[in-house]
Amino acid sequence: MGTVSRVVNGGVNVRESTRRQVLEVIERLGYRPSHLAAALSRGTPRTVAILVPHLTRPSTVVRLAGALAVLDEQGYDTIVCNVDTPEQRDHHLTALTVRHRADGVIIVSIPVAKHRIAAFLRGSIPIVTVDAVAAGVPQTIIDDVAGGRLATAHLLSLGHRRIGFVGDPATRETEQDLGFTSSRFRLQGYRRELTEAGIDFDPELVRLGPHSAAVAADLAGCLLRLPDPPTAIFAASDTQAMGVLSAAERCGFPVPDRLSVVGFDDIELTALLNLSTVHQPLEHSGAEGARRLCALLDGAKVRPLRQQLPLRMVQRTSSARPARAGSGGGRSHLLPAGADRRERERGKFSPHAWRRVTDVRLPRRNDYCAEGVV
Amino acid sequence: MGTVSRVVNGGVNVRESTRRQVLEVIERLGYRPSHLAAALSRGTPRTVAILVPHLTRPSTVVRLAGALAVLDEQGYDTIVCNVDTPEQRDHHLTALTVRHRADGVIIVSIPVAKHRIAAFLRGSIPIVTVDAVAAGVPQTIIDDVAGGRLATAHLLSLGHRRIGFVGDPATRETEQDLGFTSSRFRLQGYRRELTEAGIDFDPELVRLGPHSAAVAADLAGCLLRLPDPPTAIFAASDTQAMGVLSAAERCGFPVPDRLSVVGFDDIELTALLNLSTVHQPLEHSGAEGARRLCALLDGAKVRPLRQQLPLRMVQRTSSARPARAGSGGGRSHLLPAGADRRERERGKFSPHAWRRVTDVRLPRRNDYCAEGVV
DNA sequence: TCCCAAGTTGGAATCGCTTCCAACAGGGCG
DNA sequence: CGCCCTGTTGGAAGCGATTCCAACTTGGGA
Repeated sequence: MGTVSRVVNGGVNVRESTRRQVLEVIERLGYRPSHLAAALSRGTPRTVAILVPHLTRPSTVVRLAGALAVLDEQGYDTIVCNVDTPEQRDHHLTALTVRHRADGVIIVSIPVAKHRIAAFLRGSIPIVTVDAVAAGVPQTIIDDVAGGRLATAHLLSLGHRRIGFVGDPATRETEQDLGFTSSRFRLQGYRRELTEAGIDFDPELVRLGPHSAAVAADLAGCLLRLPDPPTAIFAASDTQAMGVLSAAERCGFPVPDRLSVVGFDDIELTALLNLSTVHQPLEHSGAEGARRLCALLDGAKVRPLRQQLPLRMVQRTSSARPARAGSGGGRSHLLPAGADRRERERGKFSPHAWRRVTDVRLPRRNDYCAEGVV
Repeated sequence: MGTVSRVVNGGVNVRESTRRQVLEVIERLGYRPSHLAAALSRGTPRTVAILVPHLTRPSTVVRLAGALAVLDEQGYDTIVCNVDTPEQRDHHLTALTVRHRADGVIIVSIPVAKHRIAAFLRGSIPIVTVDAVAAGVPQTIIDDVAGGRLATAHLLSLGHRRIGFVGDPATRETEQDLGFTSSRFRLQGYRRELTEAGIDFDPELVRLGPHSAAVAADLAGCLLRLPDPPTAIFAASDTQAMGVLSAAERCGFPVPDRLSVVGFDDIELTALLNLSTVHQPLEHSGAEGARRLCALLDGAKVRPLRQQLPLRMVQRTSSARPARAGSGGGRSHLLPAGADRRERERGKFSPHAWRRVTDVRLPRRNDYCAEGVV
């Protein structure tokens, strides 16, 4: 009935007495308006879908939280689609385009194929991306190359000349992984900065492996056991940087006395760990993506199409001037004493342990080195 | 039209030629079935809402991921409601009961008032909780008291007699916080285990503060500066345990040589940090909650109403036998060397810094000590 | 050749709201 | 006192599927 609808919603043009009556009846009958019917009738579900990769990663969840806060405030319900594999990605992408269930879609960090983007546009489904580029789509991103340079420049300015890199392999879209691009671009920034500083690129100093602290620890371990180990390591993410810290500890490289470490993202833990890192506005990126989608849904124009958020180097105590030879000492610390020996005994951190597990995902040997990667 | 519906869905009893025709027309018209209309007609949105507190906390997001995986597989859309304050909690709880928008609701870790639960039951909205108790509601929980005992027993068995506790304050429901119960119960377990071991409870050794690694570091710092500091600290969560590790480092208490540390939850990072901890099946708890809700939605009975998941002590290298006086040495490590001094200079970790920020949330001084808390 | 059962197909009713519209009640003003 | 305008109310027409049902094919068996 018209009047009921008026009472439940705006409540304009309803006599106070009638209003009270209706409310009373609603209460007595335990009537609950159906969101569905309302949405169907209204023509819009006021629902947004957000596609995130690897939900549990700190950077992802912070972005998600940022987006949720905005969408919530704007009165949207948010359907969260977590994606760990290409199959899941495609499944959700298809579901989202094939059926009309959300007013709009936010895609976080996931590179999406052109034809999929086209499917959204064809269906005129509003869409924005966060931390991912897509032609013709409003996007909120950072400049990963610049970030890589920032970190590298910081280490160079401290006097480091032999700087290692630990990051993700550059997988193609077709492979097992989601094919994130950030690590690749950060590596690019690292290379460029080195080049501009007149330092020869040493492929040996670049180690790539699946995204995890444990793997990163392993890769860093390899670097530190080199005859001429780096005096600094730039990790493509804070998670990986933690792995590097752990490896430094285990290999007896006090941080920052014998090894400087720089991460990327500035997740919450970095402050506690005193990890120098490149700060990117994670939460804000999610919020901005959401805001831009809302604008799109309100029929407003979103511009610039490519919104680039600022980065900045945050220096903490994990990076410092390299020690002059033999000055060593100090303490480096991530793990309780004895972790090294004990873990080794259990074979848990053996240099190649993770490869056993992940070999299938890394078909080409040279994914492990910078050759042909950048 | 009936036939179209048959083609789009099951596709039974449709001649192959017609089917192809319909499909062709669908393609040509760019027709997208409306989830809303279907849901309205069908009578069920096939949508579930999940209420989580402090989404970005590691334990929360892992639970969420576990639930999402199951719901996804079961074909449900999942609306995620993140809750950081009591107002948000009430807002979402009200929205969920007042309007019919989800088939069912999962509540994670949030204590919910009786009348709110009643509202769900009255509206016969299927509901389950994870990591929270609620009378008459299917719940997936752990025994936090037992967990507290497990951790404490572990430390006692190593020979510790002076064991500190760092956890959350026991806020009432009406206060600013969400009033989580886990820390309180873990503290209870700690006290009981001590009592049974014939050790007098020392309120000085219990320090409570808002949930964060930084605060925990501060509280632990107070403990370590005591004339007779504890030889071990049990933290109510891994996040807080990380704070404790950090404090140990800063105060010059090598772990585990001069201080053993035990956490709770077994989040991913603990392995990297070699933190001994009480393992609880986080992801599994979310998955189980989701599974049970699905069962409820299928009209099945869920039992037992209270599903209790197992805990187990995971010993890593942050806990060991207490050193005999003067045997010290070894290294303790969480922070890069020099962090202590440098951070102190910036006042960042000054013992009382956080209180400035959070005082308003902690009206009663004795929330900081165990008196009247358990 | 005819009839009937099984297989197909289109149409109508329904889900529960929003929204537009017509009808109606008052009150102010001519 | 009557008219018009404003404020209020109930009714009807969708929204876009699902689902039941009646009608229509079709093919096999009598």
